[in-house]
Amino acid sequence: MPYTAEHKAETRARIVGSARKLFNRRGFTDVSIDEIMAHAGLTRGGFYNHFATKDELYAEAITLTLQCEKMTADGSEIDFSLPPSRLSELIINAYLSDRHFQDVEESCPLVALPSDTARGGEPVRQAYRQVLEAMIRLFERSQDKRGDARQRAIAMATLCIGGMTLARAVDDGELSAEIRHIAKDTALLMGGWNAKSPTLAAE
Amino acid sequence: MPYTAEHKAETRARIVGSARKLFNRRGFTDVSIDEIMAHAGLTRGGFYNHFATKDELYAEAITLTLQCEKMTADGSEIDFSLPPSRLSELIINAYLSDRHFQDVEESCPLVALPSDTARGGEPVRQAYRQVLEAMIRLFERSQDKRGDARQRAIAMATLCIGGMTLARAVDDGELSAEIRHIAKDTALLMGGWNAKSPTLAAE
DNA sequence: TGTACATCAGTGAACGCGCGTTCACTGATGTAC
DNA sequence: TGTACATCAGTGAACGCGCGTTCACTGATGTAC
Repeated sequence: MPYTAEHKAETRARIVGSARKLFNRRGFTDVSIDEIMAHAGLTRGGFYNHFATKDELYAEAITLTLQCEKMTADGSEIDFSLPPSRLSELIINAYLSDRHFQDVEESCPLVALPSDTARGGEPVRQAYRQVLEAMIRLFERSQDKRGDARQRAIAMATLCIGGMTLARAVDDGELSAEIRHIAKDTALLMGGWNAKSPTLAAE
Repeated sequence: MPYTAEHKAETRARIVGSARKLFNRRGFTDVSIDEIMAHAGLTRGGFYNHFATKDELYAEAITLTLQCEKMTADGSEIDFSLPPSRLSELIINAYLSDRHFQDVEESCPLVALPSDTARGGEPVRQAYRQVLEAMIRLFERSQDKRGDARQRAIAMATLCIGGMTLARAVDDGELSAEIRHIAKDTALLMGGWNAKSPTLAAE
């Protein structure tokens, strides 16, 4: 057998990685197969040795991120062996950080591709759900000693993803920072951590 | 002068209205000018009597919605002369309703086009910000007698838009409904109204 | 009131271009002997 | 260990197609007389 199975798997992974970055920046339909392959250091035709159609790539590009999200707000790696509560607090801070806001290519696809996904086929939306559920479960684990943990976890995820999505869509840097700041404080407060602006709580 | 100025303005408005519906459903780049014009009962070439380029249309399609959002959860018209608190409560319920979830064409563009907007030019993002700011101001007015009203208004808007965005992206109807339900209760609770699940509040 | 005219909203064929996909090929590689 | 071979990952020209935009035109309309 010429070329090892690993060789092919590596090339495939390189294509998906390139696609992920380009999709994050410009969405599914605006990125051509030519561009993806060139970014991966390959040419047009080889794409079809790995995927039957362009659509097949969408779901994989989203799922890939599950293995990639490991950066904190200051750029260091997140330690996933931390206790759930400390871990969730860290992730909320990282998610709504300047770093995540600016680094579109390495962005969480839940933020970069929500409306694209809503218009996509079943596999893409399934992949989106799986990534979202992983996030919710992680937050849920941090809440196990308190009242309805899942409800709070979902609200926290909505604030993280929704806050960053709005921050990215808006043309005003100040408003953008304000939204992220408030989403972060609200999510932290809701999870039982201390936020900078405790006046937020409903009175 | 052949044709009245009103005639031209009406045609233009019809084009923007068609564009808005099609954009809501399929995003900016997937919708062709041919389709927009055909939907408005016109032909290709006439487009350039009204707009210099396709991009010019994006911002207008988003801004148009400011005049269109007037439906409650049960399909009746919202009465904008209601006191701010009652009005905001009504809008939160309408925003996260089944009706708004299903009616993609008439959807709020803040939900239908966030990632498309983030990738768009300055005019689109400005229009997006203006619609968002109108929503925030409306919520803010409902909070005027209580602590930091603007912070709560932004958190409420984030829950409304973020919740609906996630609900639309996910392939599981149950999870989708759960997210909308929780986003709604959290936003209502945060604004000081009664929600169905008061256990949500941070303890 | 009736008519001739100038205007310009709307038409539809045509343009150049880049897309997703196909296909005949090439040449680097692991294996059999 | 050395070589001949079969495999198949990767190449790049070519395809049909639909896009955004242009342009010469047409014909419905408001106005001047």
